[in-house]
Amino acid sequence: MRYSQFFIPSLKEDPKEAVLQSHKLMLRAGYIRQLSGGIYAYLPLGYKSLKKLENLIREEMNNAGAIELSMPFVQPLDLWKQSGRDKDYGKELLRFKDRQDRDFCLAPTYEEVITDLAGKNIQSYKELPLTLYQIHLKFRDEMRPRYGLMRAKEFIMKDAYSFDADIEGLDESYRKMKKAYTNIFKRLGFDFIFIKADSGEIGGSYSEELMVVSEYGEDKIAICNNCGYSSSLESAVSVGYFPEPLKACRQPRMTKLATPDKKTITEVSEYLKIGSESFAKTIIYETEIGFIAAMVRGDREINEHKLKKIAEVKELNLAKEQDVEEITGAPCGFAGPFSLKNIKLIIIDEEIQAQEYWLTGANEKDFHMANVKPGRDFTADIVADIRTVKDGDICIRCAGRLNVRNVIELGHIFKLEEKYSSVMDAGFLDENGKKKNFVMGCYGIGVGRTFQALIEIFSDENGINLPVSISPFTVSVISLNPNDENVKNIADKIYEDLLDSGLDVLYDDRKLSAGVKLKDNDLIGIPLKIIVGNKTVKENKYELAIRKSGKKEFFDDLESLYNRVKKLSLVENFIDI
RNA sequence: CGGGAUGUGGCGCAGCUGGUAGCGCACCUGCAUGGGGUGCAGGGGGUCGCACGUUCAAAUCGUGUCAUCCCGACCA
Repeated sequence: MRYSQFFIPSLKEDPKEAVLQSHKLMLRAGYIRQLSGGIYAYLPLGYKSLKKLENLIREEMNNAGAIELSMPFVQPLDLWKQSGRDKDYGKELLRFKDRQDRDFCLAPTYEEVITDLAGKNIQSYKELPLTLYQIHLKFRDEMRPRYGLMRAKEFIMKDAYSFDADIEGLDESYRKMKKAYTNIFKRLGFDFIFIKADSGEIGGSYSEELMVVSEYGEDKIAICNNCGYSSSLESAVSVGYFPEPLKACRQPRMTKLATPDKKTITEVSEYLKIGSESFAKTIIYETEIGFIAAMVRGDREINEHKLKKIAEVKELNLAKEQDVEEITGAPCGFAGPFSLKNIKLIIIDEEIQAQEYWLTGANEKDFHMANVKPGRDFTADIVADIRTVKDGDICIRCAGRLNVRNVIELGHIFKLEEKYSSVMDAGFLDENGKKKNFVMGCYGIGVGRTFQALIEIFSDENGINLPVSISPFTVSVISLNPNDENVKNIADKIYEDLLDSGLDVLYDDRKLSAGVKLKDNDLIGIPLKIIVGNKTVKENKYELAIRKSGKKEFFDDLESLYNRVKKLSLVENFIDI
């Protein structure tokens, strides 16, 4: 492809709407353009690269025995009423009517359609097991699309669905898919980890999320540096630890301390010169059963996920400032666990119960209370683990240290069992001629998100830097002096030869200054550059520049140049370069 | 949906104590140049997001609205 005839609208400056490096680069390199919030066009260069990613995924899915199909993006709402998920999905499900006034929606996912399809077209156990997959659009009307393709409303996903006759079959299908995922993400060069997860909206008995550590990830996990224990931060547990209570605090009754205008734990801690782990913070929440109070140590955060479960509530929101004032008798920042009005439950963390004397708010403006003792000065209704694991906590399994890391969820695999097949009455006849429901699994990869995550990882200050397996082109031939007859002839020949040998080659034949072309080729993520200029003619040496290492190699003849390029074009990620 | 910010040529921005719009880049023409966003000369392009209002006069002030982005509650 000649650059001059292709369409690569690159940008010199960072677009202001992007904050992630990968998002900025995709816009600057002319990979994507936003049409509306969370809705993107894939421009030729980005599309080309995206297709390579899809094909890599496709290869591994096919290897695992999955069969590709394509399902409708527009779906009748009736199907969603059958499964009951039209309600569960709420506003994320974009609904509309056709001209006959029938209800439709844009597919946020495909369990309903595939279950319906399988139910109507599979009769016998002899046709099982079967795993079907597709790679295409989904639409979720996200409340807050952001970070480019990371959280878009319209996005590309690979989803696979397995159908088995029994649980053992499902386990085997699941294992195969997990293996395929492992292959895919290894080939892409990701450092990833599977985490057990809540199944959420999709439901089912067991599920794992495929996570990639990234500073920009929206989720957090805790990983043990010793035994490999890993968990989403929501459900991670750690061993509590209990610093010796301050001697000054071992008093027979509570003591009021003046803390003028010091509201936050940090402020009070600095003012009193006492570490935040000696504080217990009292947080008031509003729930459907009324107000509740929760306490964790001052240097900890409450885990609202755990708290919800313990309190057996669905709604859990921080109480409004004026409610806090009514309940505690003081403005926010001075709450303590005693003499609270209108509180249905007091739930305290194990760490609070395990130690004797705490510093808390005094329920009075500008005062805190020392020597607050659980059981004496207040009584908890429930003592439980409601704290969020933090970096450096002790592993519950092995006494190693837990690291808290940001991660991006790129894949999610589920054992659905009969969740959909039973409600949608989708099944087959077994060996005894008896009707049974399919035992199903479902397996997703956020393709767009994976694509952007790759760019997040494979980029530097000069731009995108993708491995050959997914870069839009394998190699570019850059003619630095396109007006020079000799240079032009050599560049033309190299381009034609490489094209003939089946390589995906971009020929930068534009009549622009050398700097612009070199910068552009770096920006748009071409891993190999063959640079042809006056020097090539003069010195009679051919130059190959490797984007990743920045190294330059020189060749005396075209044949050895071509061989080197061909060899490098087979290196899937950059490990060997 | 709550809180915050921003909307001015294609992109990034200035102008915002009201007086009829400017800079850099990009673009077009010509000449030179051509090994890391090259130089000189000339040129085109904007009803200042939209609506209503205040005013002799609005990019500038007020109200409303829409869009985009950030922070929070959901998810691949």
